[in-house]
Amino acid sequence: MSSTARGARARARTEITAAIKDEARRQLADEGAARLSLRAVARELGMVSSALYRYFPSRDDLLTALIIDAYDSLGETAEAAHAAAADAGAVRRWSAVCEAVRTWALGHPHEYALIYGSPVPGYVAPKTTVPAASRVGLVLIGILRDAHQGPGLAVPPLAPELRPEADRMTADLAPDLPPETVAALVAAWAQLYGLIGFELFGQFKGVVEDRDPFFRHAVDRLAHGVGLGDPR
Amino acid sequence: MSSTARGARARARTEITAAIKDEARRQLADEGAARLSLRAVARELGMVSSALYRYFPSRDDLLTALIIDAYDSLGETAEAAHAAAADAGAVRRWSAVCEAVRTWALGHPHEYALIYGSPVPGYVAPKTTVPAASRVGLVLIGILRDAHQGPGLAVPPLAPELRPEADRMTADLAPDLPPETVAALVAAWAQLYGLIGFELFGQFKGVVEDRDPFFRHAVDRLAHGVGLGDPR
DNA sequence: TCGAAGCAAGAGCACTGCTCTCGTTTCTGG
DNA sequence: CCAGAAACGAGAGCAGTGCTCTTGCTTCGA
Repeated sequence: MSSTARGARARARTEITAAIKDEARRQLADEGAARLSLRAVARELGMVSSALYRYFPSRDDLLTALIIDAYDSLGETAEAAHAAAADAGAVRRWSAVCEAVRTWALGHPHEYALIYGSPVPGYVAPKTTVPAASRVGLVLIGILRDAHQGPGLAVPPLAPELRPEADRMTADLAPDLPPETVAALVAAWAQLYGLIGFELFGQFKGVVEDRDPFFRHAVDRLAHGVGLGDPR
Repeated sequence: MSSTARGARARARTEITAAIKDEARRQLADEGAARLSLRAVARELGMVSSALYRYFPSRDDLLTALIIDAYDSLGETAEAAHAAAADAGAVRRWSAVCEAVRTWALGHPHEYALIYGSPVPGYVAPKTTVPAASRVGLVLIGILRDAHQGPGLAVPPLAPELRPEADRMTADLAPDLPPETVAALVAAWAQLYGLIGFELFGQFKGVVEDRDPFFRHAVDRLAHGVGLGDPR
């Protein structure tokens, strides 16, 4: 069935659903997730709060929808940055993606906090979020894959005790890459978000002032850590 | 003035203040910061909610107190781990501190989320938290200082564009260390919390299963990144 | 066309943080 | 020692929250 030209009711439903998410995202950007209020969203949209429950069965479900959208928005940003740097070398592409993630985070702090900050109360992310959440990681894997097929990938060391888990991760994530690389990548992936989170959540206040070059340098070191970059 | 044997009223005040924080910490561990309710705390303590405002002028102030306590608890843990490994080499001490931080985080997930997760609504951490928040970092700096005074510290590379900021950070944090080392340390510090945060907040679910060796290895690589460890 | 399903509205419940008032207890300075 | 000041606990109350239930109206599909 086509997505346009369904019944008027169905069309209204998708429109209103989108309007709710838009308004919720606005309030999210203004006040943060904790202050997002269903009633306020409904009020702003000129409807009564109970009507909103026709579209989202609970506040958590609205948040889940926003989470998925945020993952997708971030993933799309990362993919676009990668595509824009498609002709550059692996390190440049790595840096471009990392910086795109950071820029997105700085521009959407509350959405970033929603997906990479502390999880909400008793909330557990449903499986639905997994594909959207994987997009940035897949881009990074792709960069390493390209480098591996070409000549440019050094193989980082790997602690023997990590070998079994590294093999497991490799089978799951990128069977064509060396386990050493996959283990290093997963760590770098988490570390990237450590850097961004510290900047975003104020941990660098009074410590790192000129953050652009700091981040660029850290990301460059991260690239070396996964085996990218000119062998010095 | 001695801390005991003040007036009965003052003693009661500190006792009740502590009881409030204890009960709040309990609810924090059960439900998370978002669900911490002043009324529920008061109820559990057999007092009326308004009475609680004699001790903490607002919910945010209660949270601030818990945040400082959490920083102190974590810092103390890190310091103890460092002291317990005092005789070991720099890498071992580095690992011991990092693993102590991780273990504390896994044992106090909600308190960890409180201090290193997304900040609460419009909340900005008052300056009061700074000393407590610095304790882990100071321990790590101390390890590098020791290694630097001995023979065991390699100097990591530094991007030229980061030189001014690295000099500034060095003057602030550890004037006796090379700027290259300080810059690498600050990055490693943030990256450590990326690793812990990803594990704690569920980002590793379905990706990293056997997390102890993964973390050990990542922390070991981090140590190398700041110049510690046997030159291979 | 007619019953079913979707929908908006309103009232209401139990809860929240926070304020204000009021009577009581404790402390403190003259 | 004792009067005024300060601290305190209790209670009522306000404005707000997420969520439920009922009541009519509209749209849809067989």
